[in-house]
Amino acid sequence: MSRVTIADVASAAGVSKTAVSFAFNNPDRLGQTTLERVLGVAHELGYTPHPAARALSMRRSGTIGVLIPQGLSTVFANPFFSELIQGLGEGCEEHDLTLLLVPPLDGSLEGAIRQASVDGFISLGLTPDDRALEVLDRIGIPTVQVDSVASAEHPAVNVDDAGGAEAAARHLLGLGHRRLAIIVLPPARGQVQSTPTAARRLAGYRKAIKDAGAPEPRALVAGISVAAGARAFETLSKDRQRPTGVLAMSDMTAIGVMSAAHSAGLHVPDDLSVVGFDDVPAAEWTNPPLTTVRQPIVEKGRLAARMLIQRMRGEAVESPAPLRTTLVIRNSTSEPTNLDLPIRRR
Amino acid sequence: MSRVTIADVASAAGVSKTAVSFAFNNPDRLGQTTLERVLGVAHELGYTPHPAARALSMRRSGTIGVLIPQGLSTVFANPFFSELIQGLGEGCEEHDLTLLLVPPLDGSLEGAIRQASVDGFISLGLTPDDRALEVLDRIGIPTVQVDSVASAEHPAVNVDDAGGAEAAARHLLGLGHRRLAIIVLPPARGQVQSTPTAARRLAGYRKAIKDAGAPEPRALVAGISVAAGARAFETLSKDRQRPTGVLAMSDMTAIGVMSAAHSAGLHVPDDLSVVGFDDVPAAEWTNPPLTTVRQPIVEKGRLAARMLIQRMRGEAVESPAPLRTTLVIRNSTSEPTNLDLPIRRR
DNA sequence: CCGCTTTACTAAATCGGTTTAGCCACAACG
DNA sequence: CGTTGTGGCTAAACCGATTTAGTAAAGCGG
Repeated sequence: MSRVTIADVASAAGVSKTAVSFAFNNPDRLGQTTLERVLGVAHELGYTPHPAARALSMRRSGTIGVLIPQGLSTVFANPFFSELIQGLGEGCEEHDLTLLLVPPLDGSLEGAIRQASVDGFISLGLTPDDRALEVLDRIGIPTVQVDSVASAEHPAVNVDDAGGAEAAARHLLGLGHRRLAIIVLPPARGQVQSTPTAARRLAGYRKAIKDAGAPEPRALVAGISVAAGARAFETLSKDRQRPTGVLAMSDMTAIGVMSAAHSAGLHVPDDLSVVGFDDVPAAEWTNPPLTTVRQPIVEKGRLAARMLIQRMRGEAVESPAPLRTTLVIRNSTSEPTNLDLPIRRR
Repeated sequence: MSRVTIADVASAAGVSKTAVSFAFNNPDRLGQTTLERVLGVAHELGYTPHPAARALSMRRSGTIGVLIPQGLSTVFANPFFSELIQGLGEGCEEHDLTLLLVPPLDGSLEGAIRQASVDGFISLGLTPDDRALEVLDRIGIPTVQVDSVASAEHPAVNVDDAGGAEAAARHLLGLGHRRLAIIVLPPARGQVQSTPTAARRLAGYRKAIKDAGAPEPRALVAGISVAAGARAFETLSKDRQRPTGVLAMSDMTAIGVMSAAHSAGLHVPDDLSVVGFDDVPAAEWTNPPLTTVRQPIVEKGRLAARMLIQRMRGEAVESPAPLRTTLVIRNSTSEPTNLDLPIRRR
């Protein structure tokens, strides 16, 4: 009771394998009667071409891989990623491509890349010297990067991280804040170096702060999760001089900060202003609604997918200009007050 | 400059293809010196086995497919799905499997199933008579269902939808609500019949309402999104007698209801109680925090993945008992007040 | 009726691996 | 010395499709 192959259909219909293949992929090359007979027999037997055999023979698998920087459970805890997948999905579905999620295989993406039977890759947040990139072009699979550094061989789609970050910091400074803390995105698996995205955002924050002549901000690294954001708040609140404003590089982290601040008896934004980054949908419903930097995540994904598809067709593609980011002011930021309010547990 | 194949490595190292294959998959069968030479040459040439060829030959691709009921952009707008993927991912990563997302191909899952080169499928929310199931066992790919109806051939992992729904309704009734509205999940692609999940939850709500002797609830179908929830509220608010409590089958929809209610000048929970379903992470941070029915989504995914992996090994698996659901009471529900308050726009 | 083009189909090569069966040289054993 | 292993390697079959090159028959103009 094994699988029905093309040979089974061929012999059942009294024709060659070629004829069966033609019936599906090149029907014009068969006569009316034969075509119908073959198709009939195939249907009756429940024949389905073996995808791997097809992929081997046609040199295309009809799927594109998404190189994700960490385990699925880490990455999908951030709605940012869901939105990106939505965009990638839109691009793919236009061309009947499926999406393969490729997380690192015991810590290494290179191994995982080899395993994957795909026609192209979307990579996320890779530093330019990541060894995964070498493997990719050694194998010769077209790749489009997201949130990385564009290069001739590896086009990338990015957003204006620096500009967004600068606007966020300027907003806080403009409200009168001087003691700021920055919560930095963690570096990628096994790396020390921060991701290109984190570096650009940090530069943006710093520029605004320097321009305003405000004191050097406290910067600390925290994971992208509500829990990590809460821990970051705990650390900050132990400082001699608690910051009055927090610039978080991720909405999830910002939400964690707000939640921990709330538990500590602080009021956001009166006692602490918080601004996030990404503008995930949830940012709109939090209490208070989160001031954050919007980036067009879905569009970013869609664009990346389309670029990759072009590349897979052999067409050249150029990295587009960084997509616009905009500051969305909601209610988690205000003028600093109660500057020296001690933290009271309630 | 095409791909390096096993034959290239073989001739460069002066051995047979078999030897090269052994070097990677069966190193014991080669002598020390040969082994090292082959491995060395392979590395030098940057050899990587072709995944499709490997899959064809070994009859396994190392990936499992997730049969998703709608387009990626629809499905991933619901955090429920992200969480499920987290669970599936945990199960997969334990065995170095990757995850292929398989959305319907122009409306039909059957076509998409054939395309996919996978060793097993996880299906979501299929009705027992869905034609996709026929295709699946005709091809003979092991499948585990999620949120469906278990059968001998197609084991399923489910949660206690009815119990959770009943608890939700009882909660509202216990607070004194009598005029309830139910927001039902939409049926799957192209179907009229509601999904098994929706049917079970509806039954649970109805049972509680009937037991309490409360009047027949208003039931209306709405998509799983904040926007759809908001539209549902608009519809409800046009009724002669606005409901005092809303039972939504999805947190996203519930959030939409709350948000629209807020815009209409109603206070949740004083003017309208809302209870959701799923307990996605965002439910905790909404304003007010959402009362909802928690189901162990990540665990559900993890369990489904593990069951599938067992099945792929040829072991028999039984459908487990439905996973427990628990009512999580937060602040979106209270005793009904202001019963006849007109809706004022503000 | 001849030569030439179409039409309808097939045999065999190909994609790039894994695996089975077996060969050969050498050592151990009786 | 003959037999029997055994370690180390290879030739060839196989996985299941697509595709190239080609053949036989039919059609057709002259």
